[in-house]
Amino acid sequence: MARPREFDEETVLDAAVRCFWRRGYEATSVRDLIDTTGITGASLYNAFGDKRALYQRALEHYVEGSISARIRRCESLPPYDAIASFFAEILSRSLGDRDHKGCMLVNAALDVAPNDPGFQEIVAAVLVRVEAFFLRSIEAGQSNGAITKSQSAENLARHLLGVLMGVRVLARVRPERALLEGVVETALALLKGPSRPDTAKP
Amino acid sequence: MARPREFDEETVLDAAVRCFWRRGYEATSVRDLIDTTGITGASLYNAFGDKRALYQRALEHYVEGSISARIRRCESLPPYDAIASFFAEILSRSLGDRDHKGCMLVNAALDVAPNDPGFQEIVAAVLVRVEAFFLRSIEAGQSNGAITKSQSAENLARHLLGVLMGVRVLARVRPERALLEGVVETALALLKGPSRPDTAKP
DNA sequence: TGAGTTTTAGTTCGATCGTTCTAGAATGCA
DNA sequence: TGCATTCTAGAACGATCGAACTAAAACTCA
Repeated sequence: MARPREFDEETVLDAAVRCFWRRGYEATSVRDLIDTTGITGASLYNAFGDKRALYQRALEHYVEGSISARIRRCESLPPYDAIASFFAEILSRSLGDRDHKGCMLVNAALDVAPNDPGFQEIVAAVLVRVEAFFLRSIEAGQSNGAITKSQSAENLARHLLGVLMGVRVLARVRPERALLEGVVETALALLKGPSRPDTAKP
Repeated sequence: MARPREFDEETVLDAAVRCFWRRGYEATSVRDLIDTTGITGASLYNAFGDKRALYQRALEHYVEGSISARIRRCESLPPYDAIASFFAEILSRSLGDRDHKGCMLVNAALDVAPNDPGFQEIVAAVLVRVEAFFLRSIEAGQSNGAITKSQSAENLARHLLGVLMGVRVLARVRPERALLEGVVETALALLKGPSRPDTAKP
């Protein structure tokens, strides 16, 4: 029909994620986005609507490529390993995050969600999905004995979600390996339940 | 010497806290502050320096009146009760927080701290103090048998700090009683250790 | 090839940002 | 009472914000 766009939408979204992730919504200007993505203002508004809409697309792009992908990766493992592997990835990401950007979703939870019901719902929905992944893994683990039954699966899943949020926040302010590992280690030990003789080395 | 100021510094700081707490640093304009505090722009700049300095004063004011005060309140209780009471206050605050402002310090951790080394240090230092409170309580509890020794006191303290951050984040996006209580309940049960017969009701 | 469409690049807009300045009112001390 | 000082109120500053507009370039399809 007409002239094809010269930019790749995926590439632009990647750049937008980088922008918003590092600086947050308010602190990122449209001019920042124009410089980083390489497309012009007109193209940006034409292709995505406005700044808010671009942020939403970027956030969804991030969630799909980072969180959903992680759940898919871990879901195929045995129940306890799925959770342990999930947190191992989080720790590795957090400790290797040189500029301490944290998790874009958690950032969004405190940045845009409180002032925008639409974003609040989006963020909440993702957290529900993460909690559901924990719950599935825990229920499976409780069935095969890998995870303690001393707490309800629902509460354990809620707890893990809380711990996950906590690690993501701490990593931004106190990115110390001992601190983050300590938080997670304790949570994983809790899942195993009261230490059983067969888990201790001779 | 000269004309005394007509405003009360404490009152202005309270109003500034209210402003920054609800909207964050970037989203709060100096005009917002002028309207809410009731003082004029000139008075604001004369008395506090600039927006950043006022935010710092407001944050310190908040920490002193909210976090430090809570630690003092709980510290006088028996070890386990100190922690349980601490989290009970957090839950009560979070669930009664109609506009979901969360904790101003946690907000600061993701809002101003990442882009300002000075603020990062301030926030980190407060978190160290909270962790130290947890550690003191846990060590005391481990000594008198109220708290499990199945995990090191250091890791348990780190874990509680993580859980605290997590609750504060979740409360802003999913302020559901069952969720927040589930997160905390599990953490407190963990402190008690493997369920002992004397803690179960007949 | 030429009409039609959508891209591009850059300018421009009004609003608002944090900050400063100008006046004048109010106070304490000599 | 009068001078020095510090307050108040509000206008004004340049800079930057998100967004829209203009015009030329690039492409498709008939």
